[in-house]
Amino acid sequence: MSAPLAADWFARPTLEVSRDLIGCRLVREDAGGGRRVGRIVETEGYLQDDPAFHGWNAIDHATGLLKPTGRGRDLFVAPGRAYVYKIYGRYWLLNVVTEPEGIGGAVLIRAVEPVDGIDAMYEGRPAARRDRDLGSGPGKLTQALGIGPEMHGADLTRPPLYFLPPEHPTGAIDVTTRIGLTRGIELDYRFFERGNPHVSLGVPSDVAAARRRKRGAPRSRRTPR
DNA sequence: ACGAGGATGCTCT
DNA sequence: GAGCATCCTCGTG
Repeated sequence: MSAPLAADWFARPTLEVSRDLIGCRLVREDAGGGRRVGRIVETEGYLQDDPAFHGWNAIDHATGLLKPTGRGRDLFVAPGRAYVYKIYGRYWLLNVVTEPEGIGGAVLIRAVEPVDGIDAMYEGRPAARRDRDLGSGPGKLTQALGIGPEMHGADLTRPPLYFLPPEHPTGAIDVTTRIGLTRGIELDYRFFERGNPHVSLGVPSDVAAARRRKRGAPRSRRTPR
């Protein structure tokens, strides 16, 4: 049996970690001895020099120094910690912090393939009708694995939440722009296992923007930079 | 199958 | 007050 991925493993360039996490397993241990395991099939990298990065606003870009307040500071902590973020007032998203302490970076876990503890995953996700509804999106997998705000800041190199290296060979990995963004939409920072049915159904942001323009729908007034 | 629109509440301006 | 690293439901084909 393998050991959990250690802090050194996460203290690498964010895009390397993002790619290498594909095929790894995310393990959630419950107090009652239960175990839920998802095989990671989709990730996105968020870098310090990246307008979509939540830590972007934590940096004073005139001086390069970290501001004393704000949620984004939690993306500059030691590698292997959790950054858990609430989106649209409803869903929790799991990131693992990357790069050496003091440098910003994180990987968003966007989709997992259910491997073990599937019954418990359904309990967390009443809306799921079939297995592919359990982990095929960043807000879905946190429900399925019981990940919420109490995990923010947790050390993800040990129980109750940690990563294990791949158990089987990983398929081909494709790279695209990220999903659901209005800034940094041109950056190819999304990784997923080709052909895996548990990859999320989201549309890469540059494709979505092109569709909106074609339809003549109102464009975002925000200037990407 | 696919697309449109609503839910919903916190963070930052 | 705007914007958001999303998901679900309900139309239509």
